[in-house]
Amino acid sequence: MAELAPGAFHFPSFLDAAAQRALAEEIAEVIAAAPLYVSTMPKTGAPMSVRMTNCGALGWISDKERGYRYEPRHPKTGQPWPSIPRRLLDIWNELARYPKPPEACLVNVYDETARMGLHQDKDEADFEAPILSLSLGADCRFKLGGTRRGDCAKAFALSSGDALVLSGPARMRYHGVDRILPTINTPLPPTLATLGVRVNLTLRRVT
DNA sequence: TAGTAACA
DNA sequence: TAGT
Repeated sequence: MAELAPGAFHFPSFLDAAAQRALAEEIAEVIAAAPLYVSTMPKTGAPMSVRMTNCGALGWISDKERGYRYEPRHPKTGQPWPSIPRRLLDIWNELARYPKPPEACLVNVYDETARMGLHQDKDEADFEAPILSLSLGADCRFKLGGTRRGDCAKAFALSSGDALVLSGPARMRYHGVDRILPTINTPLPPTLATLGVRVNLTLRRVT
């Protein structure tokens, strides 16, 4: 475990190969029930390059008309989100050390060209609870900035099986994905490999 | 290529 | 401004 900044913890290879594979299969089931969709930017409607879905009581979505928000139902199917797999709740209990369970698990699927601009997670009502992120598949160049957009950002790789926790003073740090790295050390299982090369799971407390 | 600005 |  490395503390990148006060409250920001990187756990390289937190999940072993078997745990990664088992988690990936569960995420494939989530996607089967709640198909991937593309969120669009508030006001402009510009599409994000990442495709996403959610599990949990609430899911993060965005569209041109109503912007960033959490919703209890899938924007296309109108169905409630699938529940969060127990395996993920166990990881939350181990790493987040927060008394309440996560309400949202955002599933972001990246292809080779997908990126995620520097942003803060600030659509939640609860900024006390940590953000827990898990990576599967291709490595990415991840950037962790400060709490102001202009603060200098440190770049490092996130690999399959890595966990990242943003808690306490690091909870509101800007972060994003510069690019997907070309060499894939740990490919996603076939069911997910048809959809992209990297999957990121972000567990959050919302209310 | 990191950082900024302008834009819609 | 989780976009270009």
